[in-house]
Amino acid sequence: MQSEEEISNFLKSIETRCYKTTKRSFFKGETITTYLEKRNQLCILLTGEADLIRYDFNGNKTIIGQFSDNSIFGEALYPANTNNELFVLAKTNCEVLFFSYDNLWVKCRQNCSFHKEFSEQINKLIISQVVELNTRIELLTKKNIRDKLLSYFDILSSKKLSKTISIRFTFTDLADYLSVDRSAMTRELSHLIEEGFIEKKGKKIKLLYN
Amino acid sequence: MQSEEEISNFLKSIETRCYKTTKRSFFKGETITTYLEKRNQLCILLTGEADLIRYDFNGNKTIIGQFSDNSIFGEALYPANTNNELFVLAKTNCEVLFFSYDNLWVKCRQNCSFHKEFSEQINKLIISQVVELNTRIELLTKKNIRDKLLSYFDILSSKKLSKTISIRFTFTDLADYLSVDRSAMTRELSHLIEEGFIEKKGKKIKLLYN
DNA sequence: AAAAATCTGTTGCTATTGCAACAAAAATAT
DNA sequence: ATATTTTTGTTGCAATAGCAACAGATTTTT
Repeated sequence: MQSEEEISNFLKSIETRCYKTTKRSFFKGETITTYLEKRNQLCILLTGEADLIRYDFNGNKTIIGQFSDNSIFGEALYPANTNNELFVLAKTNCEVLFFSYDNLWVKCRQNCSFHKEFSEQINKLIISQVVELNTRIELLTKKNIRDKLLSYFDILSSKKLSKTISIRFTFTDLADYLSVDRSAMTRELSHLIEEGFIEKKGKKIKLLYN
Repeated sequence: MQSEEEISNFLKSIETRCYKTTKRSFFKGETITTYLEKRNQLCILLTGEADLIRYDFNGNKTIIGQFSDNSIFGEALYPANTNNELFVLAKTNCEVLFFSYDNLWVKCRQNCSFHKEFSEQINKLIISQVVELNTRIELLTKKNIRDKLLSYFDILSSKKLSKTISIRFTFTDLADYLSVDRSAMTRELSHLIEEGFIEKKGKKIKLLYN
């Protein structure tokens, strides 16, 4: 596979060609899209960060997905949902590429190489997305906050090949990602420190076990 | 998109061609594959049912994925994992198609139509898988067992366009899928019945609200 | 540089959930 | 048809996690 950067550059170079794609910019706080009767929509986040937010029937707000560079999202990747309102909110200024799921399978008349490359890149992004979703499910299925945290740290640690890791997002966001109460998570972090499992300085964490 | 059945028939018709694929049968209880240094492996479950099982460092067993007809799985879709042992176990007799992730992107010399169709079908399966994973995350991020159950019922109900639904798998498996303790889930089901939200007869459930 | 907003850490209280153990029912194997 | 295994329902108890509220730190905006 090519590097993240190559994919990124390719995607950024896209203008309207045989595919009908639309590139749009959003300011922090704007709604990028809602998941409501756009069953064919796919989006790629070219730059910036965005959250997928759910308001359920009780009015509770939950962040159920967090997107950054080259994340692919959109209603086409979501179950048709009745009772929840889902929308994607720009957490920072964002650039987003929109296109239709159907386009992926339609061959352009010229069968041009651009067309082929585009769909190949999309497929790679989707596979990365599957890996990302499976990662999260791994974490969400841990039984308690401690195991969720330790597993999360392990993943970062093995990616970085180092026992010292740094949390990319805020602890508030981490709690959302792991789907636990923030204060309960902070409490558990304190316990892990007390019991000598980790050291913590701001967003830097050092793993002290095996 | 074609019907599930057409995809299914196409996949079953596959023999070794320009793609190197291998079809194998497994008996109930056999290990189909382990997620350990087979970073390129992809598998499609042609028939039968299988579970993705994790043993974590404490020796706890968790079912983290459940596969049925046309599910796609394999280490290529998984984060490289250090501390957990993952393997796929046949829950019933199974037929499985194995192939390599790399093959997906390599064009065969003839650029044959079979090759194209195959990779297109795989992509569709992967997208269904994304939808499936997102569904599960939706449920896993609900804060309590009650909401998990009700949301799960809602999904089934809106798929079937009916207030009477039937649970496909056992309640034991459902508890695994929702990542909650089985007895706690049964307790919550009893409460839902008492409070008049649902009626339950075996695996048939009738939703009594709005 | 000051003001506003967001994030972090803490803690008491309480509801929820997990665990363990068991018996009855149902499904599966012999 | 009988035996064995798996699933289901129940319950008491203990551990865990959620909630609410607040103060201090940090970041962002003006």
